[in-house]
Amino acid sequence: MSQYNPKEIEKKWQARWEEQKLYKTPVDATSENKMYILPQLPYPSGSGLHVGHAEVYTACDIFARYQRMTGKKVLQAIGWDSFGLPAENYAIKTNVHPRINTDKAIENFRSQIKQLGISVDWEREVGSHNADYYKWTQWFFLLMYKRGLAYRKNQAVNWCDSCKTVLANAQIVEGACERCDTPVLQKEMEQWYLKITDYADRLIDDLDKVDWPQETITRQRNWIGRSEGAEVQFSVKDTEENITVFTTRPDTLFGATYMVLAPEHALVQGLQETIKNWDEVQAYVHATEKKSNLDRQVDQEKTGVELKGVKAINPANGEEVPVWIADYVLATYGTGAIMAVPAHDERDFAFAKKFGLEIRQVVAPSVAFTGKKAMKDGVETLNRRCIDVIIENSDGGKFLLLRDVDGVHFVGGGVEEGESIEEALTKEIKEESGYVNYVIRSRFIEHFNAQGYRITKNKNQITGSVWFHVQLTDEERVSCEVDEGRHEMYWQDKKKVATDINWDPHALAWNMFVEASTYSGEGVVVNSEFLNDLTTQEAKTRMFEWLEEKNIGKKKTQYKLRDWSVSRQRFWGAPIPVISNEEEKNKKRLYVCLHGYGSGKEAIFWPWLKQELELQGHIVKAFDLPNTEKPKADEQATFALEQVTLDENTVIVSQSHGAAVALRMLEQSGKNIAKLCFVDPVYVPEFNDKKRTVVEDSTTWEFDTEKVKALCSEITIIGDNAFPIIKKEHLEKMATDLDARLVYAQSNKPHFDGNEEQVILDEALISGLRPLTIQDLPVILPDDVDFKPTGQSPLNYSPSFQDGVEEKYGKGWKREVDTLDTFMCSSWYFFRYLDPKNDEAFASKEQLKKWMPIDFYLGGEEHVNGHLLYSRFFTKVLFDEGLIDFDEPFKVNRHQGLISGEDGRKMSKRWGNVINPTDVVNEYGADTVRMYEMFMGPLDQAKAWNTGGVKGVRRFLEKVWKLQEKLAETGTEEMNRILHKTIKKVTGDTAELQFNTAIAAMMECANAFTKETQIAKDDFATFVSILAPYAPHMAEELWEVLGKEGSATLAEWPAYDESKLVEDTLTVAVQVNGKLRGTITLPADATEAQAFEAAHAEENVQRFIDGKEPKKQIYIPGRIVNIVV
RNA sequence: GCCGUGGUGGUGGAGUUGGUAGACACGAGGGACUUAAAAUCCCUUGAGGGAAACCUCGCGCGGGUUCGAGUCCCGCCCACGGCACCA
Repeated sequence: MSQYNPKEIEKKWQARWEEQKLYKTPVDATSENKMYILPQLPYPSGSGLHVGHAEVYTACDIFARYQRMTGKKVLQAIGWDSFGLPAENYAIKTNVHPRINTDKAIENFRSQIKQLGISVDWEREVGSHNADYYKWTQWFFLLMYKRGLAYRKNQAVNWCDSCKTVLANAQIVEGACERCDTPVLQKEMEQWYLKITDYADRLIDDLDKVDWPQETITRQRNWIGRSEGAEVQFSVKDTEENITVFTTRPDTLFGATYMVLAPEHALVQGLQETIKNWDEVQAYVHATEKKSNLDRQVDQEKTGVELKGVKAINPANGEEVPVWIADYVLATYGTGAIMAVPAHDERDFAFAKKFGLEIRQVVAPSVAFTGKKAMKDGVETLNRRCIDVIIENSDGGKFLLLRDVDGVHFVGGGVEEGESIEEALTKEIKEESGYVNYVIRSRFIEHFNAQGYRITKNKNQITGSVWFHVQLTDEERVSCEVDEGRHEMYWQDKKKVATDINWDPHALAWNMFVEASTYSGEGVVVNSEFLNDLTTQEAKTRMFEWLEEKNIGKKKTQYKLRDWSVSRQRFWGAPIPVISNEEEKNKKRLYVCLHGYGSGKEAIFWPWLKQELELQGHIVKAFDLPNTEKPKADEQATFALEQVTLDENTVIVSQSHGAAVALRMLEQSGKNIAKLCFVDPVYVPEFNDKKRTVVEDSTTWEFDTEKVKALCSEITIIGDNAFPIIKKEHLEKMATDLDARLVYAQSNKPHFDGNEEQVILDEALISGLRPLTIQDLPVILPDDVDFKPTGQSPLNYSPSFQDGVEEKYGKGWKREVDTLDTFMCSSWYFFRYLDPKNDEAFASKEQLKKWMPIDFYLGGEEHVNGHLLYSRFFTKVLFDEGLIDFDEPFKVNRHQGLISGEDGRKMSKRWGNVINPTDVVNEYGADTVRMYEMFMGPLDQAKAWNTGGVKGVRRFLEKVWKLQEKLAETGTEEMNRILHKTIKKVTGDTAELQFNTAIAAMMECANAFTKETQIAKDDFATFVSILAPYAPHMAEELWEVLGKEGSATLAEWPAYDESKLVEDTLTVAVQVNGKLRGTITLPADATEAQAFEAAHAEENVQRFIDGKEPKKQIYIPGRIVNIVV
């Protein structure tokens, strides 16, 4: 036997694996036997692989190798997130093209990963900076555009002045740029966005479908931040203006005593004439603009200015309320305005207190006997600084303490099923104190009822403690002592307190009232006219009805999630595949308006749209179509063509059945037009509505879509995603037939029957933007670029980038010069692994069907609200487009824990504590590094590097290596038993990703082997098999030594024999009164009686039984005997 | 502030549906081999007491349930992570 020489054997086996393409993805994989294992996409940084990378790849690799051995067909691949800022910044510094350094870094990463013995299918390697990859990143952008999910918008964005680029919300850490720590500024810019907010609900709801760490799910939910409430309109006195607010507490509308607008709110400028203190207001607005996001977050002191002369009307009670502006109201959330209910919202309360505004209580906390949660919310919140109370008892002057400050004593209140509160309370008090006092108790309840507090109960399922509070100041705080059933209170200085000190019902009532003003929990509504006496929940429902009746509000769901800004003014990314033309955008057009069934040119949004378009200088032709109650599309089209002459400058806007008319107009006229905009079109006459027969009759419902497409290249369909009568699938079909952009929007009134439907105006206008087609892809990132950041995209300065664009697309057309956020590249890479060379699609349907969804994804927790969310979004869009048949990409997702340096600090050059895995591999071998990283602790836990630990693992491997010397034909029975125990443990732990304990079990087994004089070859081979996923190189070498065929890493995973695990004798612990007093050895099949007999025979046990008669004896087979005397 | 996670020897960490707390490893101490060191091997290693058998105390703190609690329940403390004026 030679020395264990990892360097040599690792090299040998890695070369052999590569040569034999051992880990190439099996072609006979099916959706039943496949196993798609995905380590997160690395950013190939110049500093090379670090231990965190090694952790991810090793963990995935062990799992992948284990799965292969159990017969799964494994796909494991790797790729590079190779676009991005660090490479570009480095390029700027060194003046070397980022591609050169990126390729170098990848080269380095690849060899480091290979050195670790990671079993990936290298034929599937992808890099997001390669044109054959980013072609499809661009295609995804076009898909988003086509589905109305990519749009340009001018708005305040997060700007990093050091990186000279826009950042997504997820790229901001504590108000600063995640890359360079520069404070993030707000800057008004036109940017591309992806409408991820359209998917907010599904992104939340579908989290139920996945096996992810619970905290990850929660974090993503919170990030999306769905809250359900209402939009309520307040009118502004003496003006036509309204202020719409969003609130989750419509039940507190009667308590809205003032309003607050965000300083940026448009109405502030709109009310300039009315505002009497304009200078002061303007000064505040400017001061807010200057404040960075960070300041706004850190400085929680409330500031604001009243809009003097402006009063709003609270629609609930008709009262005039003042209107303020304050920066605690965010322009970007909800409507940028709030109704302030200081009595029941902490922020409003703080503001009202500071500026002396009225606080009106409209919710009385229920004193509810409904468990600790309700108690906590309801009562404890009221009295943060209080001690707990005290009910007087009937003897006069004595107290029953329910709980005191020091937790010395408390009475729990519990009501059994079928028991009344009275009975329960009686029982509790009796049990706890011996005192029963009906008088006091009923007085207590009466008292609270009189104060408007309601004692409620919940279907007799009442549990939890009952506490009542008296408010004291800090100085008055007392400590309480319980003395032999007599309850007395002392001040802190131990002076006895007069027994009746705080038990003044009026004092209690007063305290409760004052504190109730910040109460934000559930309760009973008071001071609110028609809502009085309803519970918070009931009042919400009632208020929704009321708002709808009065037409001043409606239910509304709000999200914290914002649309995803994807354009970057940087070089090293995928160019946005869009061309634009300013001239086209600004041209004056002829708009032809086509109304739907039973409608007319004066109905719904038409007059408003006409006015808005004319304001912008366009000509609008709107007319009533004939026979509108029994419309025939052909007839109406003929009529329409008599009213207008179509030309290349025409835009047709239609609603509902007007779509059919518009299509017929094109068919009949054969004229080219500029744009078609269909609003909730009727394209297929199948829907459940009374109009059905009418519409069915109206036309043949067959359209020459090819002709239409040829005549009009810009077609937009606007669908109402909440209107059930026009089916989504039909809109999708129409979009496919016409190659149209399909935009889903929330209309003001179903079917866009509202007045001001902004989305229609937006979509009807010619944007001057044109997405490229797939044939035009990829838009190649040019090389002739000066990448110095200027705040303008470097592509602006490329001499070649715009070459041939006008020739190809016409005069005035220019490429977009921004590039895509690299998160777009990494949002779909796991699809590309399936079919990396495909030039027809991002991946073939067949491969997608076979491999997706991903069975195991391991990646960093820091990506929860970025990459993980974006990838889910991409997947859902693909699903909606009908390209895939699943809508969650990552079935199982886990996170690796951070590895810190030996000193416990984060690994960093600054601390000089960086461990380079390659150095460790060179010194100890890859198998040692792999096993040590897994042995450190649970995969998902943070842990610190420890060189001693590395040595320990190396010792273990040496020990295993030396076992070769003891190989023989047979070994001991006992050894075989230990082996099977180990197989069982390692199998379970590996499958559950508990690699640390699996390794510990193998160590135990190896230690046992070491003590033997000879080891059965078969036993050792089995041991090598279970070691193979962890230390594949050594396993291969030993496999060879054993004379085994094939690769150890593809051998069959050993099964354990349950019957071999059974020991002949059991060691059972014996307790006397719950304390361990000895152990006994019993035959495996010992009866209870035998166990007791053996236990009693034990000398030390006898000592503690001390001749007494056992009251009770318990035997848990194989575990424990407990004798109670 | 809100949400989440966790708290076990000198250290990293094990602990099954509640059933012998501290597996495995590091470190430390002692010993063997060696001229010596490294490496390797053996023994000890939660604290306190005891010559020993054993005993007492021990899983952040205080209570509770149970024959029995690191594990379940109630109340608190601390640490870390996330979000942060989201109406």
